[in-house]
Amino acid sequence: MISAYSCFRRLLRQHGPQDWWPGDSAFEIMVGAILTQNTAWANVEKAIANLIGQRALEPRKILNSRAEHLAEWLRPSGYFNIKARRLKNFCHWYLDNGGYTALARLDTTTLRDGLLSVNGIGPETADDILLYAFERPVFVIDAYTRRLFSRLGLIDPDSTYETLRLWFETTLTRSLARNGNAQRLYVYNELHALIVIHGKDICRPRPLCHDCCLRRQCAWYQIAGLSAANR
DNA sequence: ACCCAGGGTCATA
DNA sequence: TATGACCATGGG
Repeated sequence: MISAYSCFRRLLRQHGPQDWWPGDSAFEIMVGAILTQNTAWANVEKAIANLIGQRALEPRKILNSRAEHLAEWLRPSGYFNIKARRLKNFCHWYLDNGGYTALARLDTTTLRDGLLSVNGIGPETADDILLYAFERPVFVIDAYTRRLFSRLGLIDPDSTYETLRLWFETTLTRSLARNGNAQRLYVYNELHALIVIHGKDICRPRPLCHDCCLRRQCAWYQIAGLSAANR
């Protein structure tokens, strides 16, 4: 049985570091994490470009902008009315808690609970923000991760988010020679990026490829760099 | 025309 | 706790 960490090494060897998350600032990363909920990234880029064009990619500007205007700028990313509200909720919390510098001083658990207290930020969005904007060693569980690793026979796809997150964090950490913050951060960062970027075309949600990974025929094996020789 | 995308909330049982 | 409805644009 292949391990999660060997999947990581093979993906990394084949594709190289992904240098995630796309964005020029921590705040842009956080905004992107909210806008990309159940949405293709290409659409998010258009919405972010609109925000930049409106010079509104700042928490105060977002809070001060009218809901109808904000929603209009977010239109390309879908769910624009809901996301306008979610962005405002987030910015409200963000400024109320002193902005990035103050938040960065909090321990990871406290910061995570704070993010989860915002209506519109669930576990995956919170962990995206923790990992890529605050550089905390938290592993992100998304739909690709569930699909791919369950088809590799490593996890039960019906497990709760927390169960999977803790399982990945534990098993990946155990595979590291040195359990340093930097190592975990690097592995969590790159593995999630590799899964999202290269997990797209390999196992469709349904109905194709229903356990084809287990039969060693899925493109996941090719993408992961698994040849017949190293199975 | 259909499927799906870097989810989350809320009402209901 | 566990489903289902709902949110909505855009590319394949």
